[in-house]
Amino acid sequence: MRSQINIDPAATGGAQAIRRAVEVVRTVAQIQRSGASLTRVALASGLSISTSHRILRSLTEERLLRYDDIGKCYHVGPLAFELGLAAEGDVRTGWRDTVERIARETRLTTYLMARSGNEAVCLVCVQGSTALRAMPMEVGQRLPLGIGAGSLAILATLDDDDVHHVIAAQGARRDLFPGSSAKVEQILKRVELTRQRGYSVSCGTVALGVIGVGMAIAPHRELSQLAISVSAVADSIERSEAQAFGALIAAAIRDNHSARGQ
Amino acid sequence: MRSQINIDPAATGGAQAIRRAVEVVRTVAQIQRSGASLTRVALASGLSISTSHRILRSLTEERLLRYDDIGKCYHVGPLAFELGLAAEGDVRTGWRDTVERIARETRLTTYLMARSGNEAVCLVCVQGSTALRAMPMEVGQRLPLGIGAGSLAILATLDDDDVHHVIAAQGARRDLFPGSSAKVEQILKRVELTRQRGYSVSCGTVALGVIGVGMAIAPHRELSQLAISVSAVADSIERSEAQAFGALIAAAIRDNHSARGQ
DNA sequence: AATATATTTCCATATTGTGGCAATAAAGCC
DNA sequence: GGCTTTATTGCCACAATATGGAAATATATT
Repeated sequence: MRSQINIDPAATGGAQAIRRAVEVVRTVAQIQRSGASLTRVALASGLSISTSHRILRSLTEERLLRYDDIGKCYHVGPLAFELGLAAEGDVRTGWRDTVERIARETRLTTYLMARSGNEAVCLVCVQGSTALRAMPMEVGQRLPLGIGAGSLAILATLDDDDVHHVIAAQGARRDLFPGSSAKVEQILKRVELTRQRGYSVSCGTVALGVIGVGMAIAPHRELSQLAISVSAVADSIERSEAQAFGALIAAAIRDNHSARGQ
Repeated sequence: MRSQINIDPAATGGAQAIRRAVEVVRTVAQIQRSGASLTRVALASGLSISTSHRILRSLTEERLLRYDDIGKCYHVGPLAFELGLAAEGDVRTGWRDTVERIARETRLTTYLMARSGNEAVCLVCVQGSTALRAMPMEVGQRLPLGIGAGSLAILATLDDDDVHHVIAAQGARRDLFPGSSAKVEQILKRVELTRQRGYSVSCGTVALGVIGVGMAIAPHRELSQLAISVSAVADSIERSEAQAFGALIAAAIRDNHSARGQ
């Protein structure tokens, strides 16, 4: 019945189809910006075409996904929006001001990212004021942990065991990203660099020609694992500026903590 | 293997488990306010205890639900919030002002409701300014179509065939609501009354001692089926006031349409 | 302490989900 | 326009997965 490999067949606890369905929804949230076609979803989620199709179809009928007939691709649907309203615990309010301040001071697009399993989600996006703006992500978009500046900053806060677990569990999840920069060794090297420097740098890993600088937020009041990052057009900034951005983000995070925490 | 009835066994299209999982999430969103324990979820969704438990567990591990150890009940989880961010198409902005205006003028808690399959979702809630406030719902909460004023108003806009389909498909969905007021005949009678009057009245169907008056919004610019309703403590208002509230809501909706539509 | 109620674990069973293959449809490309 | 390529949908035999009953355990109530 099944010829493809499954990391841990017994770990689904008699709910394989449900796990897969959730995986498919997450995948769509991840790649919908660049077009979540059946084939791409199947590729990214590691499921067969048939299985992906059946799951996509049922989820669309349940309105958890929406199908764009013209573009032939799937999007996160209205039921997801509605269920989102029913979930409490919005961490964004406490950090929106800080993100806006960083966007103002750096003039760059600034993001608040949160860990979500083996992925990072974009919670807030504030545009900068430069003429050329790098907008590699959208609110709600998901990235594999390690891809992108904020996402990488969060990954680097985990201990080595967790890092390896996360990367292993991502499977084919990173294959749709630019270049070969999403290979395991590359990620591990970048994690190491991030720890040494205290801030993360990501160049062309989410979108080509875009550079990002990120920094994790040490868990303080909230339980979520968060990070803030800025994005710029790669040509437009000097390599040496990265450190300054890192320092600026760190200062803003410190201020937020001391303002609320006490 | 299965002894319980299933309305339409073939309609799942080889995705029974997924349909059930989505149903379980919706159910939790519906009853989480009054405590979504395993037993209650099983009851409302019409699934066996074992199946409910397995689905609830896997969804919790996937973070689509969250389990409250102390209260022993399930809530809509953080992944739902995150996925909600990825779904575009927020209809709320166009109606928030109108809802606020109605809340100000009536001094009552005012809701914007939207149809979602066989249910209605609360999109916006604005508190009134009375000393005793009826707050029968929360944002994101789901009700079976026909239960509650806004929900009933939407149901009454459907043609008779659809009304019967919706009610039939709700299954045990209405059983957890107060009294025997959720019986099929009762609903049909109220639908008829709503059509005659042009506005809906719901008394003690969502929460005991609470009365609601609602009116559907004729689809205009948006594709969603919407309604606006107000809620009051039943003792605090005269029976005759309902009509006035209906007229007031109708006027506000008209103003919104003419302001944006044109 | 005793009872009632709710939750979790276990397991044999067949229903359900699976994925290969083929048919069909749509989009590029000469 | 015909031809190639790519993407989507339908079909079906098979067994792995999901199912629900029942028993065991935990928790609340009297």
